[in-house]
Amino acid sequence: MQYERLEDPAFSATLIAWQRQHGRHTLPWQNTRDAYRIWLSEIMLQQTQVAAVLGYYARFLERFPTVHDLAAAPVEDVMAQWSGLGYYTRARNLHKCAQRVVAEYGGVFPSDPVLLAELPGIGRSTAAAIAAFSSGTRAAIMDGNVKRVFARVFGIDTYPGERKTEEAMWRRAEALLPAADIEAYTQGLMDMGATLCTRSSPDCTRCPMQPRCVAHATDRVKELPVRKPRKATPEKHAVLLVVVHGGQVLLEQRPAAGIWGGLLSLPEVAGHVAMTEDDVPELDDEAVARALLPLGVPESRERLNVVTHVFTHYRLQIVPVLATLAQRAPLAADGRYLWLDTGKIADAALPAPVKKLLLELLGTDAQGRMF
DNA sequence: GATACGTGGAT
DNA sequence: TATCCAAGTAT
Repeated sequence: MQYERLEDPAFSATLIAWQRQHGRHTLPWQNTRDAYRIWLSEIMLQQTQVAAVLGYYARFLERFPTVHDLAAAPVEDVMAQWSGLGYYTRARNLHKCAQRVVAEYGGVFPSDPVLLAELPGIGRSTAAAIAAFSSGTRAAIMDGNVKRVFARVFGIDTYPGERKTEEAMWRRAEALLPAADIEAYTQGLMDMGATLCTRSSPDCTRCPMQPRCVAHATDRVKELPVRKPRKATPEKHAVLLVVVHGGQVLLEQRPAAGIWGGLLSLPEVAGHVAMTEDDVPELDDEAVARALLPLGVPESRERLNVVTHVFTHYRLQIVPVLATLAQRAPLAADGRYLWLDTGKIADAALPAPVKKLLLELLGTDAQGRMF
């Protein structure tokens, strides 16, 4: 193991000065020490860009102004507010975390990052960010921005996903922490990565780190950080039932584990989806009939156009089947199913592609007319 | 350590 | 159109 000199006071001093003059200062979760608001923003921003979060953040705070409001709310309401933002485990952990902060800390978030990291949904980096912004605690973050900036400035040309590389980056992040002004420093790392040292076409001419940047000096800015080796994304298929009756649509609660965990969705026809020679999903009429049987007396059914939804790790082909009922059967007692007024689709805890499909199919405007 | 987990924007 | 990946965490 080679001994490296990781400390470098000029790095933080440069970054802090740049942040004060050129960084972001008016984001809705800035200019406060309210740990609840900071925590909420940090969870929403995990693997999610600022622009996608802004609207959700405002609506969420309006619905749940304090950690007590959030802790006391039904988890279904939390999921509905989160609908469309993705990574839904975050929403369930957010709710659990609020309940623990109320129960264990009287509604006051701890300032110690070690304690914060013991709470659900808060890892080492998020704990450090919350502690830094809410109480000025000296702690290091390690997100995509930091990894990209470090990889370029220090010329780290091994994949950041490797344990050794990540550990080295954490050591560097700890060593570079300033003695004071941790808020401006932490925000500066994020701002640099988000506005200057971006993935593609970084603005090196305005970068305060340019004189010290190894990637720039060696003309490797485009090569760093080293890309994740990615495999071809597999394809999956699902037949989803759009069962309508009397101005309502039938929804099914998804299990907590797996994709869209804890959300409402359309009932799925169990079993493998066969493919035609042209790679088009084929409908198994018998399986559809079997799935509809316990739901009521069928009136009509119609196969709708395939909807393709792309996830990070696979591609999902949805075959929607619109079915009308002449009469609906009583719902199973386990509470897994529910009938939703078609006018309430927009506010329901649905996955993005399902909500989009239903709004296009059954959505109504303010006058109650069908689109 | 590898994998699962969403969605939308950029290229 | 296809691919990458963004304020990561949990298992």
